Amino acid sequence: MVNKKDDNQTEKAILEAADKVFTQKGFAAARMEDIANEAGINRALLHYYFRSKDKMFDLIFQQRVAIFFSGLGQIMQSEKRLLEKIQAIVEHEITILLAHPYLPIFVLQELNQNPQRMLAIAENAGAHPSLLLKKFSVEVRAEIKAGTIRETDPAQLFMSIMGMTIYPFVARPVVKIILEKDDAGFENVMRQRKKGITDFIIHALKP
Amino acid sequence: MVNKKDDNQTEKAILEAADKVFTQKGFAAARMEDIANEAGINRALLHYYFRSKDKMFDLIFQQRVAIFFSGLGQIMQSEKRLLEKIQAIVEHEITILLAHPYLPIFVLQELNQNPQRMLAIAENAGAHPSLLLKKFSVEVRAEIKAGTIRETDPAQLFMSIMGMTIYPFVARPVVKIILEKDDAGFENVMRQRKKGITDFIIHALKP
DNA sequence: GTCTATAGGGTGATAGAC
DNA sequence: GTCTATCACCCTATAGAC
Repeated sequence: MVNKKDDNQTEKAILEAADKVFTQKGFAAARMEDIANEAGINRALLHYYFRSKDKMFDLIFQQRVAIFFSGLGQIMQSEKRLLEKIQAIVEHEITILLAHPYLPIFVLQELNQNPQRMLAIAENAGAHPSLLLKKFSVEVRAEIKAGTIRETDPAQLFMSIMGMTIYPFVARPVVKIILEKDDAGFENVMRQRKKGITDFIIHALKP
Repeated sequence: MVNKKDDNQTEKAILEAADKVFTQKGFAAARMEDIANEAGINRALLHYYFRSKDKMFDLIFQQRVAIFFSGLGQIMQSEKRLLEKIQAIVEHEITILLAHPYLPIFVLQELNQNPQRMLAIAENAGAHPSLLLKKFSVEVRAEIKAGTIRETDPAQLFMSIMGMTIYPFVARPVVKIILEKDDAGFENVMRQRKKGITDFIIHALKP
């Protein structure tokens, strides 16, 4: 009520700063001072707002995971036909990843170091992650039966889609050097890739 | 000459321990004490052998990157026909990754945080990494011209191969939960995947 | 709410005995 | 070569003034 500054504004600045620092450096390498500097405030204030580094990290991490998985879940459960669904997944993921370059490496690194976190997140989401594949698998098998695509293991297909889409972002520094691109060039290649991947998969599935 | 222990043996134990700890936790989260415990020796001895944490890390990291890229380079430059080359790449990578589960996420994470390291490695390797794709691109274009495969961008194809092959290992904790597998089950799926990916690509490239 | 100062604990590195 | 002890620094977290 009688704050010197709108506290919401400070809190938002901190969250943005924490996001940036944690995402780029990971939990262990991130310093509270980095975050404070990035937010343009004092270290002590971070603790005033979020109590501890751990609590702050958990918050950010949950948010990031949500971005990483949220849209995907919706598309997977949607009523699109298989090939359109695949196209939607690819386009959605690449769009997200272009906007959040460090997102996948950050999430995957922390999950690898702390796999049980994945279970916690799964429970938070309300549904078991294995459901993600259930509907998709049924659809794949239906298309196979109908003869519109060739015999394919749904799980293997799903991994391929994700790998083709996400991996270049995870391996971004390597890709940039091998393809001799700067950031702008890299992003261009990824935009082209939206259509490229979809075509590739459609041909691979053709009976 | 008058050592209490064969120093080679201790050095080896330290390197193995350092490898394990750095690879699992990353540089920032790794503690010298973790490595000492893992090697069954004292912290001070680490410094006696390798002077500093940084030097030790650099050593391990170089080795790991070599494993990650070495065989790949040879296959890429070999005289196999395109489709056999692709098959060889997939099988080689998956074999390596089954033996070194944490390898890709470790290397890619550290490279993301320190992209200039990639340039240093490139120079060390003697050849510019962009050469990796040169021969491959020529071969792809030749096959297209010969009509044996359909119009395809070589760089995009290469990223797809790498993504399909490496990504599941990077996302291992996620994959395990979505597919409801334990470690043994995951590894089985990956072994099947060797053939699965190759088939997938062959069909995708069919004119 | 925001700052300065500082407590309290951990970590990399070195000195020195054996 | 290997150990124990210790230094010097860094980092999270809190106390207390404003």
